[in-house]
Amino acid sequence: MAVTIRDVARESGVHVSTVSRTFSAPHLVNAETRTRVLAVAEGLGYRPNRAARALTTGRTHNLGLIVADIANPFFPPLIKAAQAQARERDYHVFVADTDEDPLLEQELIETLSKQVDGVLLCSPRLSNRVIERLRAQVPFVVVNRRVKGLTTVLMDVGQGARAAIEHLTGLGHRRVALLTGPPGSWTSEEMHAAATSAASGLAELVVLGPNEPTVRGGTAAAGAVVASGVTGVLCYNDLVALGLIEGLRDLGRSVPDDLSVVGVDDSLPGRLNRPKLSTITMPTAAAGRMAVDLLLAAVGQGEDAAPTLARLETDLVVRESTGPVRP
Amino acid sequence: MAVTIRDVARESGVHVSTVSRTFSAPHLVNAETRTRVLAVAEGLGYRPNRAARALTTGRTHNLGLIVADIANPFFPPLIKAAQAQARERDYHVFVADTDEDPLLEQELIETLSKQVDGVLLCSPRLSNRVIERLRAQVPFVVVNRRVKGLTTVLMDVGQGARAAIEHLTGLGHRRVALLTGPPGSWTSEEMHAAATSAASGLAELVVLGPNEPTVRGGTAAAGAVVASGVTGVLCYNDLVALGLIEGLRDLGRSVPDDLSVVGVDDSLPGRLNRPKLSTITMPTAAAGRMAVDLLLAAVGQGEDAAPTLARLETDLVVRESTGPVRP
DNA sequence: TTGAAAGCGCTAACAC
DNA sequence: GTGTTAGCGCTTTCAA
Repeated sequence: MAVTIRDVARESGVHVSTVSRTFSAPHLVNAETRTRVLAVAEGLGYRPNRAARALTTGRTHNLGLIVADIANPFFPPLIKAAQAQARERDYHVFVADTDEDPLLEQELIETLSKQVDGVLLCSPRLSNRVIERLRAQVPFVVVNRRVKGLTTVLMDVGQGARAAIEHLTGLGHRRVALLTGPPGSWTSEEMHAAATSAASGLAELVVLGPNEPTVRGGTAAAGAVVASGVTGVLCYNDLVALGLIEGLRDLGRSVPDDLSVVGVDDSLPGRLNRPKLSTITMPTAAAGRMAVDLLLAAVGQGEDAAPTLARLETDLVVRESTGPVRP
Repeated sequence: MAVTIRDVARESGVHVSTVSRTFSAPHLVNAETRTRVLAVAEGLGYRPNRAARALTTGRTHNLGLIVADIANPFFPPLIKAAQAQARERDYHVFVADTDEDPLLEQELIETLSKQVDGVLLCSPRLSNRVIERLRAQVPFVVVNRRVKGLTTVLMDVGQGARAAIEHLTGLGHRRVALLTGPPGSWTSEEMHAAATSAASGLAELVVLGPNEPTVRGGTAAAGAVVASGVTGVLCYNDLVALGLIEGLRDLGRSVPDDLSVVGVDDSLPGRLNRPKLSTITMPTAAAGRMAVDLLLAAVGQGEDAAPTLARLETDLVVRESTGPVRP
């Protein structure tokens, strides 16, 4: 068996409660005793059992992080940042992938809820109704989704989408397509609304979707894009954009000569691609850090904390996949 | 406070132990009682507290997964697979990123050890000596590193490296470089050994490194590669290869016309790159699943389980970044 | 400043 | 088949 508080107590000739205090309320214990206890603990290799501690304190010092797809390059930087920030605050994080499945997402939240102080829901696929019911079990912070009454971190794609449409119309494009994402995606809806209003009067907007948020989804959409006769395309994310460019190439269309393509995420594959992908930057790392801090703040204050809404800016990065419309 | 076993017991008119059995040993309880208890539990929204259960059973049903860098595209597929496999076995997983820092890695293992039944160490940066000491605290399975007496999952990169060198020499390359990875990387050493033996007699092998395992590391190495006068390069991973190709382009060298470049990982950026990257496939998802299964097997058997060594095959995928040497 | 005792949610002998 | 009891490792009153 591992070394417990009791071993330390016996070895250092004090009561267990004194050992406990040495770790959780050091100022309440005599300096001499404290150093002795600490020395013994060190010698024995004692490490407090956080799960046992959680049983009495009600604080697990764990967080849950639920994402739709770990392998989607959008998430790893967010996971990395969240996890680093959590560790900074002395928290560990469970990471779970829902495979884009709402039922699994719910099951995960429920089994995790007792083991964590809060859950970070990233681009959830669950309905708002279910989320609102579940929040009674465990505090949430939601990333990339607007849920009434819940603390939320939003990356304002609308901003970037508007800039993208303006960029395209500025280059002379008069017929532009929007490749939407999965149904229920807040990001997709935001892009739709922003693109519609930005295009209004300047260009015709053709909405194509829903599309699988993957390279394959983009490749699959190439035919429809060509058929629609647009010269510019704003895609749900970089993967879709990259897939589309590939699909267009197979159809004999070149980017940016024949069509201009814009993605969303500023992911590594997009930066490395030829042509380098023009894209909308998403502050994923900042969102991860902020989500953790908001979640921890909510945990600290208990349920009656006022929900916060953090809006992070996004922006258009023009690279090589967009150019002037051909005469 | 959340609903506990006691609430369910009171509500259904049985003792807590009966409720406990209903969940952990259903066959020991009368069918009628069981259904009643289950119904009450359902109605109350009762969920067993796994942490509390762990206190008595000694099984947390949690696993730790420690990687050097979540954002490195090599890891997400492994994390995703491991996590999915764990869930299949009713386990949750803590994911932690060490930022390539051995000290942090050790600290993470130690703080996590009490909360998990085992730890998956992926491409650890810790010295074997430290790992061997730590294993007393918690069962390990190591991925991509050979540690004596520890269960290990290896992706046999030597195999792929040999194939890569043969491929290059077959194309007429007589001077080939190996861009090594971080010091202490087992993968890097394996590649070195395999490349050396495969090149022997057929080509001269120039070893350049260590290199940062990132795009930047590859770009930074471009000058040295050109200076070395090689015509073919095997890189530590895809990111380095991609960075190198970019760096070479800046130096006026084109791939595969002037130089052939091979990566390792078969990552998404490599597949999307132009030229498509020739690379060594790493069965990361399979490794993740297998590591979880081996770890759980070890956990089940206790400390006296014989260490296993799983070797997964790797292979060369020839795409567009390699070609015949120029006359 | 320290000790004693109760209890967090649950399981596991053991008894009935 | 079910209840009783003790206890997992730790914190937290309450006394001393």
